[in-house]
Amino acid sequence: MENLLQKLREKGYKMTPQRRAVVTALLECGEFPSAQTILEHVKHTLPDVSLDTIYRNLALLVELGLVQEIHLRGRESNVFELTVTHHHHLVCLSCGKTLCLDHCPIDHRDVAKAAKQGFEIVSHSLEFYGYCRTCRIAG
Amino acid sequence: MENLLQKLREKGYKMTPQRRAVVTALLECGEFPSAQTILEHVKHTLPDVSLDTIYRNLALLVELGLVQEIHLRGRESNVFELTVTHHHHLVCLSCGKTLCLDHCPIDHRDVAKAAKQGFEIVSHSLEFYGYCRTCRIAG
DNA sequence: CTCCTAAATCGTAATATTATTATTTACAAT
DNA sequence: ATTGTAAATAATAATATTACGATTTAGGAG
Repeated sequence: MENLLQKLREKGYKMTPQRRAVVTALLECGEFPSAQTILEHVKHTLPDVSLDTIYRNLALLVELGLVQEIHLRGRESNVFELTVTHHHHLVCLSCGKTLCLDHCPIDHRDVAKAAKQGFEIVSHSLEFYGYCRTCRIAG
Repeated sequence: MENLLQKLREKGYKMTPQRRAVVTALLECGEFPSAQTILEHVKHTLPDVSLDTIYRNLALLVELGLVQEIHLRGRESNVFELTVTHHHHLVCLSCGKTLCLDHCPIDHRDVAKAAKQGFEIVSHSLEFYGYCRTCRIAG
C-alpha cells in the first residue's frame, strides 16, 4: 500500500477513499474477482460508488503494474489480481478455471530489440488457453 | 482458403456464405479491421447479415488459429488479422497504432512443462503496450 | 487554515461483446 | 434427388466496458 502511495505521487495521481477501497477489495475478495465482485465489496463501505469508478481505478492500477487483468476469452467478464510477483495465467476453455503460472517467458529488452522501430515497451498482456487436467480426463 | 475448408471439415464445422464472406472481408479490408468494419464490408454482398454472425465466425477463426485477435487496451474495439505466420503486436498507448512483431517468444511445450499440472495449452494471446517512436519524439 | 487546480467521482449514456431462441441451412447418407 | 441432423443464422435481449458532463475533492502553495 505504501508502494502504491509512492507510485501515485510520482505520476501526479491522488489517493481517494474509493481508490483505497478498490485495493482493499482486491486484498479481501479471494482469488480472481471481477469488476462486479469488487463493486459489491466496495459498496459495503461506500454505498454510492459507481461501477465506472471501479473500472477506472482498476485500469489505473493495471497501468501502474500493481494489478494484473486476466482475459477469459469469450467467457464472463475479465478478472483481476494484485500483482505480488509478475506472472501469467492458464485459462481452461472448457470449465473456465484460471490457474497461475509462476514463470514469465517475456523479456521486454529482447522484444524491443526484435521490434527495431524505436518502440518503448512498458507492459504486456499474456494468457494461455487450453484444457485443464480435470476437463481432459472428463472429456 | 482450401486450408480453411479442410480445418472446418476436420472438426465438423460447415462452410456458409456468411463465413466465406468474413474471410473475404479480412482479405480485402486492409490492415486490422474491427468487427464493425468487417460487418460493413460483408453487407455489400449479404445485406441481412447480423453482427453476431461476424463475431461468432471471427471467434471460430481465432479458435482454428487462422485469425489473430488484437486487444487494444481501453481503446476502441478489438481488431483482427488473418494469420499468415504466427506473430504478435505492439500497441501504442498514446496514438493507438498497431505494429507487427515478427517474433514470437512463446513455446507451448516449455510453458506446459513449467505449469506441471497436466494442462494442455492450445493457444495464447499476447500483446505488448508502450509508446511508438513518433509519440515518444512528440513527447 | 484557505485557496487553487487538476484529478476524481457520480450518474448517465454510448458502445462493444456475448447469450438465447426460433428458424433456416449445409452436407452426408440414403 | 430426398431426408435427417447438427450446425449456423438473424433478431433480439442481456451483459460488459468505456465515454461524457457537471460537480466534488485531494493535496500542494501561499
